[in-house]
Amino acid sequence: MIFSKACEYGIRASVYIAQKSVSKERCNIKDISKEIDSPEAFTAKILQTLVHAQIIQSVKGAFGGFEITQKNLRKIKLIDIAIAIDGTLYDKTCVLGLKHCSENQPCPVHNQFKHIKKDLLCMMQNTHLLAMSTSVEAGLSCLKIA
Amino acid sequence: MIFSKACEYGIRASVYIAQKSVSKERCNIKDISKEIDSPEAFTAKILQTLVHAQIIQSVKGAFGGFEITQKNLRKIKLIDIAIAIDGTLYDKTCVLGLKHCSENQPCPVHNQFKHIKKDLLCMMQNTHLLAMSTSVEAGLSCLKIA
DNA sequence: TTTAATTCGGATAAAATTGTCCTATTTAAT
DNA sequence: ATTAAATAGGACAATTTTATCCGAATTAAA
Repeated sequence: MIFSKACEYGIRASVYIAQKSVSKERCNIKDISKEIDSPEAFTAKILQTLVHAQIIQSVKGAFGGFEITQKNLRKIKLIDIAIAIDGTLYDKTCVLGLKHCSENQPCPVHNQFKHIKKDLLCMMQNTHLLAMSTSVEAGLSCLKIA
Repeated sequence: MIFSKACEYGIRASVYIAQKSVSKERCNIKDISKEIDSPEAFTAKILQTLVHAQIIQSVKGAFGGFEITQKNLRKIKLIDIAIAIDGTLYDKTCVLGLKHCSENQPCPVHNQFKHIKKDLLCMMQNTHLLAMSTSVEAGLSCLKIA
């Protein structure tokens, strides 16, 4: 698995909130977890993490909820969400778990994975939150089984 | 993380056993866990899995241990070990956790990950156990911190 | 000012993964 | 036969991840 379950939910939730934020709509945790088919309380915890990471914003109280600023809609990339939730990326760590795997002291698959990791990082840096939400809005992709 | 901890140990152990098997040496779990720096009892469990999957062979009793047949030394690829331990691969599952993600009903990152997954699968199918062990034997890579 | 809708966050529980321990079984050597 | 060295495998423990529950705090509307 590339992402933890928490990260999967976090990405799907972010895309959903982004989709609503494009049309200035705010959404609450109940809607979010229903629309992305995720456990409500657990998803709420993950959203807290994303709020702390300043990726999404929360508004407390009645008629509150979650939203994403117009600035962040353009700024946030897939990699930002992944790092906020899962922390250090596969990119940085040895796939065989060696503490000091490097160019100088590589594990037996270091070179094979080097290129894959680079492509993965590059792709995640170039996958925009707004683009993901637009694709869902256009019906080209989805966030749960239809 | 790409591989589970169990899989990391399993791959490192396989490479070590392969290295010894090239010169017809058999090795026991104590040596293996020392040489790859892994928890002994846990590694023993993982080796059982690899024995059942017919990737490595075990010989019981005094002067027994683990070895890899000359045939398997040539036949086994990284992907075989990964599938034996971790089961279904990232390759087959949706990175955002959707049950029915496909070309017809893709998640918002399906197309981006499609290429990465293909490259990853291809690489793992072409990474030979023998090549990994040869690289360690030649001092070009290692299985634990030196 | 009261109420209802909401997030926040601490405590806890459940499940999965990682790791340990111990006994049984096997086998070669003495 | 006995012994020592090894894997096999069941039971269990620790840790991490996933998930739930509930009361406190916040806020807009009535």
